[in-house]
Amino acid sequence: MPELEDRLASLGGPEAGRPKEERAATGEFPELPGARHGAVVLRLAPFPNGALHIGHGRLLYVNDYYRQKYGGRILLVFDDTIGSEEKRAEPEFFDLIRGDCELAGVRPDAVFYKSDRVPLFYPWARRVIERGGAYVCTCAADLLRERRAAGAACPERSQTVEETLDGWDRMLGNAYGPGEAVLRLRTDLSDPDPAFRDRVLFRISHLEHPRVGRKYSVWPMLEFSWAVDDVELGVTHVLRGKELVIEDRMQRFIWDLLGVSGPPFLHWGLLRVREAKVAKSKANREVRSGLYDGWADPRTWSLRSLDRRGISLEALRTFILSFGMSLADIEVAAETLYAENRKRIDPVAVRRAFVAAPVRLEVDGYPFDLAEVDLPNHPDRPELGRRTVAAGPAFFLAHSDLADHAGGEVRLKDLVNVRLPVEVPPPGGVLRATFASRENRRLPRLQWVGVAGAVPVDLLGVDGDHAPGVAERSVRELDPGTIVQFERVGFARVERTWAPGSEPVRLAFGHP
RNA sequence: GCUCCCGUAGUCUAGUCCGGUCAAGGAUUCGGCGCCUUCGACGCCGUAACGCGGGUUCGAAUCCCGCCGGGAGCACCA
Repeated sequence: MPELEDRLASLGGPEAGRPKEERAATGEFPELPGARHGAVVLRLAPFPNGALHIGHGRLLYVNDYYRQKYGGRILLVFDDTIGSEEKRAEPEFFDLIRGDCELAGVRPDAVFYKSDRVPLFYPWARRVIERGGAYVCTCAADLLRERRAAGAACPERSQTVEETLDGWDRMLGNAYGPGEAVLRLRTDLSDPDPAFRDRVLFRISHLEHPRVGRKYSVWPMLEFSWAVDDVELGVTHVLRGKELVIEDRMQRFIWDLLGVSGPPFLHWGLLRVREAKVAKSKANREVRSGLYDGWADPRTWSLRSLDRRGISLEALRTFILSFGMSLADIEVAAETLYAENRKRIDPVAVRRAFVAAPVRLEVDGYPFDLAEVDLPNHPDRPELGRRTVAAGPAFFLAHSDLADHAGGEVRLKDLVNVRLPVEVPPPGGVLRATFASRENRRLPRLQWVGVAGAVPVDLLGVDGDHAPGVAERSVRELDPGTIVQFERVGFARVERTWAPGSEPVRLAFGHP
């Protein structure tokens, strides 16, 4: 492999251009060590087994922040090695993830697939072996694990370079089945960190890969593939979550062994959104089973589900960048994201009336001249226009509103005051109330929808529930994708999949 | 258990490297008041924090030591 030898030589020694011990400052966003404007190359490396969610948002936006800051490039590198029986790459996610990046406004400058690059890793492995840095181990997985924990060597650890090369060739020559042999890095069995002792570099798998089928049976582990690709692809800085710190050590160990230099690493801490129970495997299962409404189901907390709910991904960007590069593990309430989104959509979302779980309210003595009323589309923005809505004498009101105020006097918002009876029927029932007065008094204000103009609405909730309700007629004229505010309920977005004019009008709830 | 990381108000964050201008700033939440005919917006007001204990120093959120607490890794996953 003389070519590789030359390439390695040209890449410089371990100290060449390697910055001092880098560490994410607790400050906002530290300078990237050694970065030159226009010469920064970053990478996103998702595994294609699900849609991108809020956690990936940090990956996208932090990398994009630095791309903009330094005029750099972002590579999207699908980390689609063979995975495992439980964690497999799946074909539909390649395009889906690219779409998610677009949606998030983080367009990669180039796209690569690890599965195209497998043959590239083999000569590097051979070089590591020749330097005495690895050995072929045929221990069973659990035995290997036990010995690692105990700091005990397996008999094969002492094999010579020639023996290892021979074993490696037999691995490549399909002499072993899955689980029968691995190539292990020779680190130090007394390393204080048990996780770092002789980690596996390559293993054998006969699983079918969605892109390359069964073309390869010897697959690299993540750390080795990145030790190669961060160099081969010219990545200048690796920004990733701190759960991957041990991979830094692995990569550096391999680079030092081969006498090449690689990029510095920067990390951020764990980010949890309290309401988002991010269980990708569960989401995967429920999407597949049909329980979830695809990858835009609100319960997945995927980027596309946020978009569906009318949560601007620019609001998500601001939200995520507000955490800086802190290494602290944080848990934040979704409300903080909602507050950020509200700033953006409140000024532009038109107001509409919606009533969930409606009860029909007939008002005795209702004034004849108030069959319809004219209302502004936005209380503070007259330029957004007005609309006319049908009013009484028959209305729909939310069952919960009526129950809260049974027996009292209330004001139908923007309309008149009525006196409610003590007994409230369940949703779908009918109730008689009496007209009280017209003047605007300080009474509890209830939202209403005039029966004459009511259209049925299906409102998708954050828990995936479908709340049936009614809304004023003008919601039927909304374009798919429009974000509205249902007064006293919250913001919602007209589903893009809704066929205009059809009933019920379908929307997805965003947040209060 | 071992390794690494992190501890500033309910939550997130600025400040910590290079000690004084920090009787600790911002955002969000919560409470109150005002206002627009929304539980939404806006305005005003308010509650609320340097994990604990030692040390160094004229002076410590900031430096040192020891505890305590939280998280992650310890896969032939990524």
